[in-house]
Amino acid sequence: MSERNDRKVTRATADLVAREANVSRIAVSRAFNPNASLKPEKRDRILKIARELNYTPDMAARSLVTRRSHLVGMIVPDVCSPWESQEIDALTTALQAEGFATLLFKVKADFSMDQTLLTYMRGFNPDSVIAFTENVEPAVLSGFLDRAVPVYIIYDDAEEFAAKRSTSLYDRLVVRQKEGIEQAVALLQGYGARRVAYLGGKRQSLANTERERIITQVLAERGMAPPVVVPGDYTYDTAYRATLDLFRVGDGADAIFASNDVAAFGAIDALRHELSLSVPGDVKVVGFDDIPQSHWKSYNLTTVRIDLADRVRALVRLILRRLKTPGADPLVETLSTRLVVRGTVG
Amino acid sequence: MSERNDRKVTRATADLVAREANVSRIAVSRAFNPNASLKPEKRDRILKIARELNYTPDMAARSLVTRRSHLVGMIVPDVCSPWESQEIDALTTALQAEGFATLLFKVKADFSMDQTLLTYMRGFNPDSVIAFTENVEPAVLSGFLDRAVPVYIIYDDAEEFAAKRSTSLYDRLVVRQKEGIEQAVALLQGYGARRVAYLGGKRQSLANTERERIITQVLAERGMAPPVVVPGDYTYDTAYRATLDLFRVGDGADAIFASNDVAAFGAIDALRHELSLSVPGDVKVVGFDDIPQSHWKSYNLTTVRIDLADRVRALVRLILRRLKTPGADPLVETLSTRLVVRGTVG
DNA sequence: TTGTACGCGTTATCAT
DNA sequence: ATGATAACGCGTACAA
Repeated sequence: MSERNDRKVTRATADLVAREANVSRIAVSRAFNPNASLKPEKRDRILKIARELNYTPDMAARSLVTRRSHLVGMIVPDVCSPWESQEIDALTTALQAEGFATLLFKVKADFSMDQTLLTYMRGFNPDSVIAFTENVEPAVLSGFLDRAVPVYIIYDDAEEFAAKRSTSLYDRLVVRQKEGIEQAVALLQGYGARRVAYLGGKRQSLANTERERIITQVLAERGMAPPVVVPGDYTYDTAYRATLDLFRVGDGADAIFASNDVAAFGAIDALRHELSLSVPGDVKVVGFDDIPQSHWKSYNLTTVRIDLADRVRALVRLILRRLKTPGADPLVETLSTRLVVRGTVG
Repeated sequence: MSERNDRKVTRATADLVAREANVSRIAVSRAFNPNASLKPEKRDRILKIARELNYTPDMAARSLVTRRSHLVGMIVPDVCSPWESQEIDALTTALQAEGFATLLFKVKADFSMDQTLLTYMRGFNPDSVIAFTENVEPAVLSGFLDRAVPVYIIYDDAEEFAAKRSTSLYDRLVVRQKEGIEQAVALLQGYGARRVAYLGGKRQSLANTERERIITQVLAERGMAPPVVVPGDYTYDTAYRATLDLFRVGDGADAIFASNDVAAFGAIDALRHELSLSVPGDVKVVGFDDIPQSHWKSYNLTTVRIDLADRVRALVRLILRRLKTPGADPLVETLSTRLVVRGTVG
């Protein structure tokens, strides 16, 4: 009964390898744990036989006793948005190299992070969780995910924000957007822009509200009028229509600061292909993120760059550190931004 | 000792819930299994207390006994390519609705699907595996993944192909590319194209070789010259450079059939912004996939569409069926393609 | 409907 | 360096 079962393919277990190699089951376990002490020659023999039998330790069984699932949960609203897909790609690569697998969860696009999902997710016991959606209360998330390390990506004014959301107890990544925004506004001003519009992203997005706040602040500091704020949602289509509205119903603008690159593309296409305006001749456009598409010749977008590699490195650093020393004090990683000048301003 | 441990947060277990609700641990288990028989009122009380205690059944422990991990592995070379990120998004959404979580694994871009990854992956015991990389031998994959259901996406001439790769033992999805390609070639011919170039994708990609083969075949059937084949790799930058080569070093073409939409964008930008040729005036361009970017006004690409929703539905169907009836005969799902006419031909 | 006993595959503990 | 034993948290057969 326990010797043979009728499943088509019977998965090799440590016991099978042990029997085949004439060692104890424990020795097999140790062979797969580099730290365990085992006579090298014995380990080699075991690993060889394991390979022949196509044996791999079962992570589920292992996690049951080690309390480490080697799973990292990622919560995303849209896998197919260029920025996020890039980030998922880079994170998955980096984590895979460290022995962690990516567990992907999708939340509804309206950012309603329902408890259902978190409960569901918790069943998998991820060692860590990366939340891209910035509108989750730390308390909610950490309450649900015992073993997990919530990592929050917040923007500027980190300390003030942390205090407000009582998030200072958690590891977090701070993106200093102001630097890049200042450079962008300076460039726009230098080329004579007077009436700047801000093409917003999703209302609930923290990145968006912070971008709007900082742009307003920087414009004021430079003696310029406050931005005309046009609502959007980070998508091409919405940006396209919003730009048409701005110029047909509204009073237009001589510069558009978009909340991300994709929205900038929508604005550019509306200006050029429907409003017959020239970019940057009639209207200057600046984006945010610097996704690969931004250097495509049809757009050649001037944009505020967030360095993806740096960002991913910082995140992985936070995760690994928290995993190694669970009791350590919360750590803050900081990331700066800078303007990448291409052809849509000037 | 087993009553209290010193971990900061102690995960609620079925035992704890049972104690709190004054029921047996088994009752808790049953409360979470809809099929199990349990007095409704009792179940409700248990579920309520479970919610209060923030309890979720541990999937790892559960999978150990049920032999179902509720994990679906996805193997991708590039998360950030538009088509794949779309597909990952849709699949994750669909699978999540069915109670499965997506486990993401990245393979090297050169398609070298190394056994290391598969071994690593097998440790997680995914219930099913979707391989986007089309160059994995079924035998290799199935040998490594006992519990998994390899799903292969192959193109046209399914039976011939199946026989050649001895893949007929597995579930598979067949994409009939010929229909869309025929429509595209007819359109090109109708608008006077005579010299058609095929801008290739990754050499190892099965989709690519099949596309080239079918285009050649269709051109012949319509009495047109064979295509000028230009090597590429599905990326914008390579397509851009390849197009420059084609017109500066080579003899040019009056129509370019790109292996995917992104490559088509690269070709269009090279033609318009560097070679000062008009699209579609001087050169007509057709893509493949119909990603969201294809309707962006700057490109407005005529392209062969593969319906993503249909494709994902078919894949999920295959997976769920195989999970429910492991012994069932291999099933073939078929998908057709059609031309979406926009502004780059004619 | 409910409870008992056991096993899933692995590692930790404590021996030797 | 190695081996025996006891967990880890859960589902299932079986009995009640």
